[in-house]
Amino acid sequence: MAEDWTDRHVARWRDHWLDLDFDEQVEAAFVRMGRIARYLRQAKQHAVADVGLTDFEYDTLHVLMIRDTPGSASPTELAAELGVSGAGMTGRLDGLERAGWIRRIPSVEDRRRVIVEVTKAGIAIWRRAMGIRGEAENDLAGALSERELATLNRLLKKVAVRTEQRTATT
Amino acid sequence: MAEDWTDRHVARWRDHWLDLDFDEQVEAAFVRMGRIARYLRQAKQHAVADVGLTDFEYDTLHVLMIRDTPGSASPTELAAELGVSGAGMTGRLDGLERAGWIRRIPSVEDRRRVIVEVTKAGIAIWRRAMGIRGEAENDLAGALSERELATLNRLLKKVAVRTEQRTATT
DNA sequence: AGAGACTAGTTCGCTAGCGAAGTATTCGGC
DNA sequence: GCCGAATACTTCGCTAGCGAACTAGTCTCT
Repeated sequence: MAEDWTDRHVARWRDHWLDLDFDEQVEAAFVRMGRIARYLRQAKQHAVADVGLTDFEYDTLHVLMIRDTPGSASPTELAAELGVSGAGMTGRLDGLERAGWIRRIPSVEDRRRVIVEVTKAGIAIWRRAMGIRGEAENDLAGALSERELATLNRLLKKVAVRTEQRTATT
Repeated sequence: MAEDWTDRHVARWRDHWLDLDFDEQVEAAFVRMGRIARYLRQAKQHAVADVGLTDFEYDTLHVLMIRDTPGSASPTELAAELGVSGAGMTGRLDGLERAGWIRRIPSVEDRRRVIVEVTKAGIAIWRRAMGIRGEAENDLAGALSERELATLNRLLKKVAVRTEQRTATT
């Protein structure tokens, strides 16, 4: 196969790391993952923009819908699931509320809490975005056969499991 | 192998979205890549912080050093290689210059241009950061055998090549 | 029952980054 | 050789996000 950006990147690197403990295969694998992840992020951004959402608005609606209690959650739960800070979550919810896609309802049994609830309009726009989202993923995945995709997943899972171990023990 | 976060993510999605065109393998692969990339970004952040750099300062010094003309480039070239806007590049260079890691030198043959040049202090701190950077990558890669790593790379490259095709034709 | 610790969420001050507009310079067509 | 287009970089106004401080409410221990 012809070389890709990462091959060139590693070739350049090679001259500089002679004295250091670096493995070309390791470097290449992670650089490729980073670049693929970045490409998809941009593709998704363009896709959901077509229905009038930013990617982080889509993400927020998405985790709000895909949960054990769909369409309803506390800001803290959402922040944890999205990997943003509490302050960041407040900002996102402000925007979503202003746009009319969610509501904040004060909890009655614990008045410190707030219940975030998706509106009908929120569900509607999320569904529309869902329809077109993922096309870029399917397109990219088409570069691999079914078998290859399964293999890729098996290997990625091994690595992912280790990240989770490391995160847990910190 | 026990399930990871992504397995649970996909299982949840499955229950809610039986009606949509959604391939579990595809979704899982890209979710895992995203999570691994995120983990590494954070790990690198912590690593380079130990020598007193932010991750984007490190990245900037890095592309500045790893090039055909090491330690010297124009802001526009750097911006393109780093994937940031021209405005963003100006900001990064301001910070690096203030910290004393680079210098801006006006070009004499084309007075619109600026030559960014790394200082001795810049090279020194970059080298120090290089030493500890990559430990997290090697650690993660340890989850795979040599053979598995090579396979992973082969498959990732296929996908990466397609992202480059898509980017080129847009 | 009251003090102190804890928790949920928001506000505040700040940073990195973007796109668009602005400034200065060079190139290209006539 | 001059004028308009193109180029290189910076400035400006704005956004998303962070961590820390703050407010309000709940829990725990005596």
